Amino acid sequence: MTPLDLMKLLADDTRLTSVLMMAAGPRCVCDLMEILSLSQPKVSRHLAILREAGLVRTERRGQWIYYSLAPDLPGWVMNIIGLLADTPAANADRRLSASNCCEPEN
Amino acid sequence: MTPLDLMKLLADDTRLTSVLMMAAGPRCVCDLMEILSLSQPKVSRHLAILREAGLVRTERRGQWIYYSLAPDLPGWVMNIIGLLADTPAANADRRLSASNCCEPEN
DNA sequence: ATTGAATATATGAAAAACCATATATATTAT
DNA sequence: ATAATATATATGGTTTTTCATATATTCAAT
Repeated sequence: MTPLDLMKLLADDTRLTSVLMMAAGPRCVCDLMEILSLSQPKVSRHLAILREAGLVRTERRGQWIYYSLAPDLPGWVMNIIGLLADTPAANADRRLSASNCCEPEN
Repeated sequence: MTPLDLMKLLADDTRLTSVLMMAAGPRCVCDLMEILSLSQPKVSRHLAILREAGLVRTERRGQWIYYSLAPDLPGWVMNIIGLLADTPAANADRRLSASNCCEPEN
């Protein structure tokens, strides 16, 4: 993963917001759909891009598929995600502090 | 400047590499053209995007126009640029350690 | 000082490439 | 069968690139 790759992945609101939400824990597609008010195929498509790039990983639990940040990301990637999540704009974004609907059993 | 804005600005090789070069000091357009092996209008276009977004500023010195990072950028922006510049991929990029052609007087 | 040529940079407009979205359909689990 | 998610295709829209041209500055000659 190069800096350019990461920038491209995060240069879209759906992907960026999803990643920042995942920084606080796993999310299922239905979480993201509802909180971001987006259609299911739209969310799914962007998650697929993140997954194919290795930035997130999926885990199936029953009928739900949970997305979370990949566990083996380089330090600088995690640091950048952390900085972005700490931004004034990110803190003001209601979507990022919403609770999930699918209640992941942590 | 929101996180999304910054990601979009840096999601292009010409812009990202130019910004990382500027992190080491001011550069003129001719520096960037030569080191990146890009056409003049292409470089100029991308620099204009960075300038209009307030990420970089220009300063004329004789016939050259020097571009550098804006002096009043938010901390998180500078931190992200710093992290990106410290990346293995960035360190391996020859272009980022090239010397300038326009010999800016320090 | 003024003219003219050369260099550095910017910009308008058209063409090409790319990305995001919607709709429809498929897959997987219960 | 139903709910959750994925994928395929087509389409529309934005972004990037290129070309041609314009503006500003320097330098040399007059």
